[in-house]
Amino acid sequence: MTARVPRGFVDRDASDLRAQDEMLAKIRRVYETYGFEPVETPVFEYTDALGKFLPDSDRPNEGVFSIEDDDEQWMSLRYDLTAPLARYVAENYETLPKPYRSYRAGYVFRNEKPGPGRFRQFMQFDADIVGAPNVSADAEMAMMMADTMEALGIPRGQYVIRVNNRKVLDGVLEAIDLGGEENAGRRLTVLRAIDKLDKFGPEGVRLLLGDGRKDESGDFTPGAGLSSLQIKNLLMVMGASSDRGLGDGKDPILRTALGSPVAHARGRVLNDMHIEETDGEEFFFDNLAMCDRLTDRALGNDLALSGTQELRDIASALEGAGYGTRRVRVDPSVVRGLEYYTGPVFEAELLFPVTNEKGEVVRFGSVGGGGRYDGLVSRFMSQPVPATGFSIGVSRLMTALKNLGRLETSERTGPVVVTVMDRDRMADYQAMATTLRNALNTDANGNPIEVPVPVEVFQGNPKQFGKQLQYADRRNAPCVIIQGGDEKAAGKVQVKDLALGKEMSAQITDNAEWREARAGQEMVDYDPANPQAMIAAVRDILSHQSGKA
RNA sequence: GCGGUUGUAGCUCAGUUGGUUAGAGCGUCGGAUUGUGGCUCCGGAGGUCGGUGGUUCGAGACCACCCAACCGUACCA
Repeated sequence: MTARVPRGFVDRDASDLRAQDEMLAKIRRVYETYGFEPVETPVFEYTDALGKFLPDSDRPNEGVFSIEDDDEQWMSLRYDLTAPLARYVAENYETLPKPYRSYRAGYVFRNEKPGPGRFRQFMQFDADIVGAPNVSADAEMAMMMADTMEALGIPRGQYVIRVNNRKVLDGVLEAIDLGGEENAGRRLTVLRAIDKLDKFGPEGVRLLLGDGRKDESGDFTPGAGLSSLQIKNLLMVMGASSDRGLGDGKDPILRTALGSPVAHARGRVLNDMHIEETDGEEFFFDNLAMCDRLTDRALGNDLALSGTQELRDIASALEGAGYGTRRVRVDPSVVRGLEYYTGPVFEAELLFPVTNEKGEVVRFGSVGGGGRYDGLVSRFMSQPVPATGFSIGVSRLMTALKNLGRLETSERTGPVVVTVMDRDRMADYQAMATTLRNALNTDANGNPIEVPVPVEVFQGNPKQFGKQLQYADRRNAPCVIIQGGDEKAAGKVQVKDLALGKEMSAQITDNAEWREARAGQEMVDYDPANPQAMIAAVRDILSHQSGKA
């Protein structure tokens, strides 16, 4: 039998887990400063609560891991944290304060084909406000996302939160004669095509909206079959079609969205603005200018216009709070899933290049997103319950942060190892370890110190002393304690600095000489009743080594 | 799901026109050294050659089908 981890799942080692803990703590801190409180729900939910039964079928959707309980009810592993929250809120509606601000981190599961950086189990960290109908709540979510990125050490300008409104897209589709039940399928194809804008560029999207697109392996993706007029109108709204025409090789979305500094600075103080240089001219990206442009291009559709007004309200709220387009940008091409969002949607994107373990630059896409889902809680209730929230892909973001060097990936210092010279004297060695453990892990006032210093007695086969030092070396131990018969008789212990010993070994090529040298060792007085000299010697080595690192 | 590429030891790979018992480096374990990590030297373990069937006197190699991984694409609540 071969030992193997299931496909799409991963084992995670100590350094991964420590890095993750650190990340979660930083995110949690931001959420708590905005007044969110934690809640935890189970990994399983009844499948109908997740809304994942196949249409016209009594079996759950294939994308979720499901089991049939012995009472014949289907249960599924959660595939996100939003649907379970909606269930929790509906079930505890009477007792929760409204608006209810909550956050939670947890693993979610998707039963689909894994890919690079895509797993079947991964961690999300969500925050939601339930019972807040106004878009100012959405603006707050966008601000909190930006704060979270920066708390994680991603500098401003290296990330962006993009905001759109589902109503704008829906309204525009209606205006170009794609409204109504009979066009639902085509609308889906169109939205998927628009979602690919950052991946394939305007030309690729144009193909997907029209006759279809062939990828580099020769595989053909059928298009939505829109007329050239429909495509033109759509791309114009997306900002992908500029007055100067398509395909000039630059980034037309950004480019055409740029407003004139003079016109839009009138009466407003503009801070924190994203500035772009194009053709020797400096433009800066103004969210309100973007909304004006959207209004002009909304083709007179009421739904699109009201969506645009919501975006304008969000933009004003952001500007009032000092959040400019370096952090949050209105971008009509954000699609963001297709199911339950009803209004504003947002997406966090990284702007710096990320390389994978092979050193290739990979497209990273979004590391989090969310939006307004006014219908999700009310599925369980007789009254409407507005809600907005977002989710951060912790596992994905962690890979990116490692890349940016913003994550503490260095090995933590290993344990102080008390070696075993005489196996009949284990009790003595345990006593030394306990003494050191207590002394090294408390401060002058007897309170626990923040980062623990591990101390352990060697628990393997002590027969060969060399193995014990090898073990200590492999554990990245700062030092070892040695007490054999000679030391015992003299009332001493040896404290060996492994790092110092390693340095000295570089000078010695002969093995006999190297062994004889006992590099980095210091002989100190030791008496179980008076261990101060040993503790001081170890402290000395620890501070010396940490000072060097 | 569709298209392409690739499957030989834990890892990276070699293996001639089809020919004896499938190799190397690294890693791992042990020994030289029963009280000292590194270096050096010696030795061991580790393979149903992705699977099944076929062609052949003979298959790691050739053929068919299957499986898996990787890349692209689709889907992604």
